[in-house]
Amino acid sequence: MSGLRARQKADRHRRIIEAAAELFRDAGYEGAKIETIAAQAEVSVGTIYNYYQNKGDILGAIVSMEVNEVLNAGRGVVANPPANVGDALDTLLGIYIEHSLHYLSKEMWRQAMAISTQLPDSPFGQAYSALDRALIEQIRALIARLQALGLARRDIDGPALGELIFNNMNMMFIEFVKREEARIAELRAAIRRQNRILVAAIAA
Amino acid sequence: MSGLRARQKADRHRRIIEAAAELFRDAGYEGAKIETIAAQAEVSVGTIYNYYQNKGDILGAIVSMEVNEVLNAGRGVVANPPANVGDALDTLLGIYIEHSLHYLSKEMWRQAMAISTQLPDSPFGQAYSALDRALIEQIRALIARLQALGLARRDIDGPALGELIFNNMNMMFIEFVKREEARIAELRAAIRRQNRILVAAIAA
DNA sequence: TTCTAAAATTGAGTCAATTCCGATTTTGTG
DNA sequence: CACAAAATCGGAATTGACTCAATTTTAGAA
Repeated sequence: MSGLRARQKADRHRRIIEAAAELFRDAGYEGAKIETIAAQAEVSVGTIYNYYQNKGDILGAIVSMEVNEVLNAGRGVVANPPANVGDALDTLLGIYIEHSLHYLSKEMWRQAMAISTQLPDSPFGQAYSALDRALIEQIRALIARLQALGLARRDIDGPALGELIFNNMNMMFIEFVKREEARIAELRAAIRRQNRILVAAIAA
Repeated sequence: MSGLRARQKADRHRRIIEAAAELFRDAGYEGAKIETIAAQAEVSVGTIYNYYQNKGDILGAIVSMEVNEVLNAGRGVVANPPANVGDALDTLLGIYIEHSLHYLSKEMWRQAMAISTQLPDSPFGQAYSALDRALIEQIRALIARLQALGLARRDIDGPALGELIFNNMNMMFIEFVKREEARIAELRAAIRRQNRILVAAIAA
């Protein structure tokens, strides 16, 4: 049960995702009709629904790939962080933010975020929550690393701090994707300014 | 132009909101069909769309009322804050959180948040952003007040801190409404724990 | 009171996601 | 090669939000 059939399955998954990603970008999420995605992926509408529960899950698959890339990129920073708390945070969060619009338009992010809060129990909703948790864990890992290196105070509540930093960044990012004219540089500057308060409190 | 016609208009608005609020609660947002809302409000479907651009805006009107009440309740705390930073924050944020489920179910919050990120330029999207900003301003006002009273350090970046605190609370609240089984007491405890880091850094 | 233009209401029709399902094709296996 | 299981196909049916041309109601002037 894992020869040709599995390969074709993977292939159809890929074709659907690629077609959808292109159409979401060009026509927007709402503008991309399932029928069009099916045609471009050379499968039938029914097949798409055989692979994904609903339109949102297709977007979800695309978003997941993106976030996983970001998580990967972040590993390097955690392993080898810059030698002070402020730069370390800025570098890690910078990676998250700079990568964010590589494959996904702001509109796609808006839709993805909306769906994940609208249907937290759908496959995508759960996956999205898991990704958020993974990002929080990575920030926490960075903090732990900085503490271990003697760059951050040891008596700070690391887990709480990690979540706090993530939550703030995430909310700033949400506002960022809501305003089409917002610029990445300004987003990063605003977050840096906020984190400065924390950095002052925790730098060893 | 402000006699019968205006009265009827206000009356229809009220009837639509009341019908929608009841149905949203009973049947959920998706479960409440526009047709049913129209029937219960004794107007036609077309009329509803004459009053609100889309289904989300109806929910938006209900949410706005709720948040405005919360803002009002918060004014008292800002005017007369508890005598230390930690309690002051806990009291204000506590008001926000405790009020939050008075009229709105978690599901309604999820939908409202989803819509506000999905359609940031719709009437409701804009209104929701304005409400968020108002909440941020209120937290900032509290911080300024604490600084004026000599309870918080004056050299802290108040505006950035206010936004940071709001963003963290808001994201925690989003996660809270995403999990039906999450309890308010736990939410407040988690936020208190996070804010403790900040409190330690800014208390005079 | 009567008449007219503007404002509002109406509800049948449109559109797209999603579901259904029988017919057909493809794949794994003895 | 043949058969059973698994998947695909495609198109019809359903559903519910939203639109729009026709109709009704209201304000205010004569």
